[in-house]
Amino acid sequence: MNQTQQQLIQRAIQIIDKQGYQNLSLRKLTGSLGLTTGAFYKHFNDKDDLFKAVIKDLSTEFVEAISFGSSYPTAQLLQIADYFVKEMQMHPNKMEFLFFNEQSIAALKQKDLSYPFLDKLLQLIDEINIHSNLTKQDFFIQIWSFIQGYSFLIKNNVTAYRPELVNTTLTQMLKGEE
Amino acid sequence: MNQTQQQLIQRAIQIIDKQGYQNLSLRKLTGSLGLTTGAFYKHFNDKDDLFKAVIKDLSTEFVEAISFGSSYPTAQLLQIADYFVKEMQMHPNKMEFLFFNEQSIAALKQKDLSYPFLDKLLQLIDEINIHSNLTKQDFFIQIWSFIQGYSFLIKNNVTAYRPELVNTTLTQMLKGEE
DNA sequence: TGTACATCAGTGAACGCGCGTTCACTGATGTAC
DNA sequence: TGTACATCAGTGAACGCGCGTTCACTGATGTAC
Repeated sequence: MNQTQQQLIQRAIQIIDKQGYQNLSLRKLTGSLGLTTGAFYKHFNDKDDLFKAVIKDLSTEFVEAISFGSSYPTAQLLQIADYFVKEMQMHPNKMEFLFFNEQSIAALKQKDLSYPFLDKLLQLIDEINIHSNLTKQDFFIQIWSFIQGYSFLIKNNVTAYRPELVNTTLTQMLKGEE
Repeated sequence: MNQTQQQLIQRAIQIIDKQGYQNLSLRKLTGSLGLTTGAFYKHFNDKDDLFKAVIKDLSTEFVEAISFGSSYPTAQLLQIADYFVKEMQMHPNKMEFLFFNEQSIAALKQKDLSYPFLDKLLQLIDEINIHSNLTKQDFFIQIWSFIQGYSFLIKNNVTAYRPELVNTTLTQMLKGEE
């Protein structure tokens, strides 16, 4: 992993964040580093190869940036949700690329990549005493569905971020009891 | 609204459903009807114009296809959610275009279009006696977030559709009480 | 110290492709007299 | 009934564009003797 390769990845992340991954062309990417497109292929097999490297970097960065102010799993769960929504607000393009684009979802399913974030979420849920009569798996899906859906609405400006709503919802889910 | 125009819209819907809206080109569309691209511009100003017409048709079709077996608002809410998730499973490309693509979201926000489906959902929520201490608006966001997020996971095969989970979750939300 | 050679990141021009859009033209149909 | 004209959906070729990818070549650097 040499310097140019790292620069390409980091610059790709910048462009994705500012302009969206759909607007990342190899000419734009290499040009902004003073290179030609030919040079790109000395470092990556193809564009898809770059995308995989970007996803890997981003997903690691993402989970490492979450700061936990508490060690209680339920409190950590709320912090994760809060962080996710805030990132979606501040970096919609980056987050869309990482969590909503087809390529990254495909990579996730084929286990080409794992998302430390989802691993962390799963692990937290495993530590939590659930009062609902759902299985851990169902509970994970329930939580993850809401966080994804809510942050999607935030990203699209359908509603403004109201931390209390997330808090209330997750608390309801934790309490459970149909 | 002449016949060719209608055919273009209907064929566009077919192609979107089978191949995704990203793969709809004017050549493919007109060619499949035995027309040339020039003819397209006799009926629409541009591609965006067609997309708006498609969204309008689709969103109307969508809400009209929901069959309500009950007149109780809470039961209807469950039926809507069930229908939404099932459609997402059966017609992921169509649903992605209608609810998740940037163009349709932008149109929604600018009030160029309204979605009868969301209107219906809002209206239902208005009729429901909420036991949670959320406002109707918050409750709507809560429900809609979960439905969207859950169906997104279904679409991406992260999990299989389990109606009980949707049922349980919505019931929890209806009950509320933090 | 000098020479011959290997390595390899980067060049720059070209490739073929599909895209949305334009436009002068065609030819069928309808209308006026 | 026949003629002149208007209308307009559709043709088909071309436009310019940006894209991912390829490839023969360059030129700096390092290595062997």
